[in-house]
Amino acid sequence: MKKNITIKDVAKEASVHVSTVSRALSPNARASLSIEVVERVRKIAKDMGYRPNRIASGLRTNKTMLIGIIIPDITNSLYPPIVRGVESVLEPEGYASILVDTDSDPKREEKLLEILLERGVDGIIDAAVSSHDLAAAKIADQIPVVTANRRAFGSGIPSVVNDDAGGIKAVFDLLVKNNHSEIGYIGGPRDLSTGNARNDAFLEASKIHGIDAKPENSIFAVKYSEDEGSKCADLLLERNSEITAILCANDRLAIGALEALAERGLECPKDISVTGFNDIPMSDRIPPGLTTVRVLQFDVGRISAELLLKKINQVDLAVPETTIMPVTVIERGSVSVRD
Amino acid sequence: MKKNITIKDVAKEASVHVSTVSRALSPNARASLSIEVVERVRKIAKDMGYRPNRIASGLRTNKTMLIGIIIPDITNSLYPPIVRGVESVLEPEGYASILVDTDSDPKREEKLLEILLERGVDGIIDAAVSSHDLAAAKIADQIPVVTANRRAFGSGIPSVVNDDAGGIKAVFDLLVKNNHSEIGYIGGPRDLSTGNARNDAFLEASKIHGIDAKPENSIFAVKYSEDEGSKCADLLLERNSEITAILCANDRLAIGALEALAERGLECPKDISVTGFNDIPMSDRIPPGLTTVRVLQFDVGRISAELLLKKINQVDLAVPETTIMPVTVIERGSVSVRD
DNA sequence: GCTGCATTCGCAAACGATTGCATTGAGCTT
DNA sequence: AAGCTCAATGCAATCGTTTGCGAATGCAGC
Repeated sequence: MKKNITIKDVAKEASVHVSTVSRALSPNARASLSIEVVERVRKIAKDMGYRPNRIASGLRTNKTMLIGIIIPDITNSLYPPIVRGVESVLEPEGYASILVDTDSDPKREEKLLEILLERGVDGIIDAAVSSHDLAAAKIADQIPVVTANRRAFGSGIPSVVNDDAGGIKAVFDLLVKNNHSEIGYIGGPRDLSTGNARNDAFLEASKIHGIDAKPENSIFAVKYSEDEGSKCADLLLERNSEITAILCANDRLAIGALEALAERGLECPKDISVTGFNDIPMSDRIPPGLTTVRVLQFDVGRISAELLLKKINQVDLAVPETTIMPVTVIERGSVSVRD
Repeated sequence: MKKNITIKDVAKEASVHVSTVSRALSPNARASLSIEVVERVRKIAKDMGYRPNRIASGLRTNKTMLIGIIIPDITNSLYPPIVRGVESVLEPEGYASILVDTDSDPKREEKLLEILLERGVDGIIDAAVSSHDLAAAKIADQIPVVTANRRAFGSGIPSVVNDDAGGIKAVFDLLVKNNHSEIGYIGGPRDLSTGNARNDAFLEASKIHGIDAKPENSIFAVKYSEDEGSKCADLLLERNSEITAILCANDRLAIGALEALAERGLECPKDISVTGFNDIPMSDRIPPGLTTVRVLQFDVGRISAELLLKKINQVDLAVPETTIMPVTVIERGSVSVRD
């Protein structure tokens, strides 16, 4: 493994000072050097296979051109698109990203934030915040932070989220339009802003449609998983067998609910309609095709990154505290019209 | 945004030299310092909220404690488990990882390798190599590299892969056991080691069972996608309508094939059986349940990382050039017994 | 009481790049 | 021709840590 070529080697070869090489290699070289020197140095550097050392540069400039991305779990198909969206704006700007998973453990999130700081990231995209996240709030006055997909209430951290409320209301509307009135609800975790927002929206939608949101028709999952969805659906049906539709705060809950229905010998959508949220991959291929709310995760990532860049480049620039991305209802087979 | 506390600040506070602080904070401090000083300095550092600057440390030691992970696309559910496997061994050792996506573009892979080198990663896990990857081979004699899931033939780069051949043979056996003899094959891309290995294995399995592997019964996808799977399945059935089973080199191809069958009014498994490879998430939930080969992607990542660590710590240590992970056939509904 | 050795710590030079300031020399003004 | 400006380049400090080397101290052995 051979030694790397440094700016010093190039300087010697070109018979100029290292500072001249440094300037010649910087993008705005012509501001201070003669065109001949710039071109000569650049050619020599290239021929020698010079590769800038970002570490050294980062130490001096206090900019690592690294950003941290914090997500709950990359194996959850909800997050990879966010990551790609972030990369789509950051990579062209010369940034690379350190990706870490919290496994939805606040303690881990705190530790990982610390690790990212040690590594001198220039900013952080946090898609794993809890609804009242102290750790993230504390970090946010040390370096630029933007939350994606979720928000941390009261933290002042800019967030880019989906229109959770709008999505829930839209599927609720759809169910009502199809003559459902006894609607069960499987809500999301209360310590997540998505859970919060969707749960509130369900209540509000009920009110708007003049439907009494009976307490026994709502149940809240402790996490977004298929298992939880099954359990909650079972409970819901035990409490009230008149339910004709189950509105779920998330696709995974919905898929679990679908499973629970099948085990009870109930058919979807003939006996009971089901809706989800997110439109995760394969939700179209799982019979009878999940009616759900499509979110623009790639764009959530993209816009988070754009905001972060702005904050990095101008620390005291005011950026929108909340950016809400539009959602669309995707109608598939899991909702039937009730007669 | 307040200034960071450095080793120098701690030194002043503790009235010792910076080198003493540095030593006191290193894990094997007691080798050179008195226990009293070590403890005093550590306490002061902690109280002051000292956070080591990994950048500076990296510059001096020429170790960034960063590793690069290269994958084709994080939104492809095959790769996140690899990433988690890698992290599971690297994070406890103090490493963080830079994740990049090639989008299966060799040019991008080459560029990304370069970027990782600039950033001084201590090693690279490459899960995006092509079967004859020149760029990766070139990088591999500059820093430690291990390929995961795929291999780069003739490169000498250690690889951790699944038992592609064994998996294909096992599903072939299963089909034969169920009395299938007219077996169609949708192969993987030839520029990928997985495609290569699986395609060869199909031929060999045919031979073993004394089945004539008719050329018209095999077709090779140019990439692993549902669309390709559909197209290939259509072609296969047009060429030979006697086919009773389609063995696919990958789950996504299989899912595409399933779709093509449905469009032709053919039922799986009643009319035609289908098998996949990888056991991706949801492959159990897509009717009729995909019979496939389960691979241990998490462990592929884990072992790749372990190998990489060994190479990083002892550059001239001999490590196995090829590590093959076991696979298991998962029988679900997509294969029927032929009578 | 002197030598020798070990322990504990400080000194200062790195690592590779960036950047404010000093220096040089050429061209221009008066 | 002296003085000036300005462009082009060199000089050296700096970022925060690590580490080889040497200095100082204490203690045991003779």
